[in-house]
Amino acid sequence: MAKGSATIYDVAEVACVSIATVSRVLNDSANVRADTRDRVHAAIKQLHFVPSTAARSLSGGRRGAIGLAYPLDEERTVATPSREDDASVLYTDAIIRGASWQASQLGYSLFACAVRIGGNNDAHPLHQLSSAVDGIILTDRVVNNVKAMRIAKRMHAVHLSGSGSSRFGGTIRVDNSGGISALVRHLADVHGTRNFGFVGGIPDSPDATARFDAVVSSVTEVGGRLDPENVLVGDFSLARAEAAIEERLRHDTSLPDVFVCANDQMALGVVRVLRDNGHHVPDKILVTGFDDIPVAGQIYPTLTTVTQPSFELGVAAVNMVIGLLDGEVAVGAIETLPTTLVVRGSCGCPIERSPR
Amino acid sequence: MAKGSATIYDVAEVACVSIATVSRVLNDSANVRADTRDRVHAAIKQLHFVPSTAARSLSGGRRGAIGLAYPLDEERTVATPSREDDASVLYTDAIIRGASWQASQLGYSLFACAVRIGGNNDAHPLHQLSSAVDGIILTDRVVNNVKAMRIAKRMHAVHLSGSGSSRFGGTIRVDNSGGISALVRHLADVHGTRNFGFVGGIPDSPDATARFDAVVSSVTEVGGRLDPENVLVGDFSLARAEAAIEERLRHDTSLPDVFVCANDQMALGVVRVLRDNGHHVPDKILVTGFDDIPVAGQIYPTLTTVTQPSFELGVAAVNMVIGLLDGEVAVGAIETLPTTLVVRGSCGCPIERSPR
DNA sequence: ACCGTCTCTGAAAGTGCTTACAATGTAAGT
DNA sequence: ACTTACATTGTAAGCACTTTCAGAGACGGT
Repeated sequence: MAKGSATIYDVAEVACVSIATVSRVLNDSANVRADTRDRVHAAIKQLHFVPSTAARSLSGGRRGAIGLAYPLDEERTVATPSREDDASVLYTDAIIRGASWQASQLGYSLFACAVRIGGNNDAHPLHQLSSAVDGIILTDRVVNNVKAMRIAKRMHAVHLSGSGSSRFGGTIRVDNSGGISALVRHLADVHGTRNFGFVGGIPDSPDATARFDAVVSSVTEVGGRLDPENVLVGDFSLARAEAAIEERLRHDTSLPDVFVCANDQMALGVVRVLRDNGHHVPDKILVTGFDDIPVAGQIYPTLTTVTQPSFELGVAAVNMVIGLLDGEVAVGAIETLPTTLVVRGSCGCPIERSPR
Repeated sequence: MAKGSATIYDVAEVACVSIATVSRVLNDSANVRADTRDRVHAAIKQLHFVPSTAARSLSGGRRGAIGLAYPLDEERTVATPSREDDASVLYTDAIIRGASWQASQLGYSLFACAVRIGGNNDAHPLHQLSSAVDGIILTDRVVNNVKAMRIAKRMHAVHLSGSGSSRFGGTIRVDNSGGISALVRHLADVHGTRNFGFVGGIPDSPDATARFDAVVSSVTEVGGRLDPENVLVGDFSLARAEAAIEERLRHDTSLPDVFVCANDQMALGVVRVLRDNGHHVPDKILVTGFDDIPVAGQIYPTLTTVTQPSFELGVAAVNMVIGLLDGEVAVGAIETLPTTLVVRGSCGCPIERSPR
């Protein structure tokens, strides 16, 4: 904050009390006589006083804010922000909105900050953020950052991660496995699918690996098969998924009955490439996604996918951080949020309403 | 930041210098002998020292972070986050990404914070944010907030606003008028449109008013008309736009040749309602949007719209804030970013590629 | 009237950093 | 050799809070 704002001294002077009393009013409000408190409040109002977060946090008090770190998209340049590849962004965005909303409800502010996950030689933003907030939420891939771990050791943190947990802070995960399992069972039971294919995400993403593992075990469970040549490697982006499926099509081996994709974005690409090559979805082959991004219900065919409670993920994360802060949640807590199967057209089910 | 981190005193001790010298190394690096500097750097590395932002900002130094405040969606509840109404969110998100990206390039961190715009009795988040950063970016509707103005008076701020400028800080606007003008001219010249309709946004949004004004003047310019009964009032949301157009359809007066919508989201709703009522777009009537959200190119008919350089808006805003900070940009500066007409199917032009 | 107990309030010591000011060392000029 | 200017480093005073510790009233019990 720039110069000019009133300080606690000004308030103290106007209210004819000491700065200690003002501080008490600002915080606990405990052990301050009612009329004194009123006088202080009046002075605060009169001076438009707002305590300096900097000073407050220096001296150990609460900052009243919680931080949320998400990965910065390094590739995106100013010139060519690829408009189509916004899937993970949308997902992150929903989390941020949920977190902001809940933080606001609870009287906290939520600072969202994008951090580079690659070159972690300094990772300044993470430090900046951490010193401006009381607790921090680390999304998915940020969790694997070395610096992030160092910070998590130092302050209350909750990890938003598809798998694994942390000895530091709390963990909130999404039931990837349950969603995939429901999806695979639906495919097997309703559509008689046996020969499965999979398009995976970035290996360093906990969500990606969790989904892959879930596919493997679910397919086994329903007595289906997942041949190695039908396990494609993507990176959650539409472009890479298209490349991967195109590559796969060059082999003359027969295609699986379905390509389960680790996210919707890749599913979009897979559908397009398959169709462009004469494999109509869902007539010839099925495709499913994960995430239920907004477009999923609006394209043709509408995408069968799994809804992630991304908004709720943000809400839960904020609750957990504050719980940690207040000592109401034990360090090491884990919470799993449910996922829901969303049956639409791309798995071969009839489409009830035409896409816009 | 929690306890346990090394302080400047620790570094000073290890490097056998005074804290003042460490501070100099941390900042200017001016007037410090080379070998001393090296010694300090070594100590810093050894101790994993990271200066406390709180202390640093308390003593008047730079925080190395800039803030971005955007409106918090109050209506969105945990239970029903309406997935379709993400237009303004997407727009804001793109700005945030641009700002984050540029801030990162310039060695700054970008804290994005959602603030309630309604009940501004306290508007805490804005204060929290402002005291954690060196400069602040206020998006569109936040600009009209009383508290925001008070803050803008106190610290470097840049306003992202469709119209108007501020005596405090700088302003970056988007050429709404140019985009609308190009759009209207295209409609008039290529499609012979004369009878225009308009679906507007929230009145308190500078962008909304700027677009409306632009439509009025452009229509006049091309010799068209904009009858009062064809000027509908929306709030940038799909739902309200649908309600508005449904209401309009109840009147038996003939419809205009086109409905120019103040954003894409509303255009989607208008297209749907029109089609559901037998007015096929673009055969019977035309519809255009504004913003070019990702879905715009993927629905049927693909939406003719105007691209806002939202990513660049964020970039420019960060540049301006930092310029303000460094004294390289004069207070009161205004920068206008261009918009681009994106011609697609909903204005009656042939669609080159089938939507996905 | 006196003492012990509370309740409320103030003085003062941090909190980690920046920066003006003072002090030292060093090199150049006479 | 001796001053003088300058480069480098150290000292200490903030910055705006929180919080501990102790002091000052207030109040009932004896």
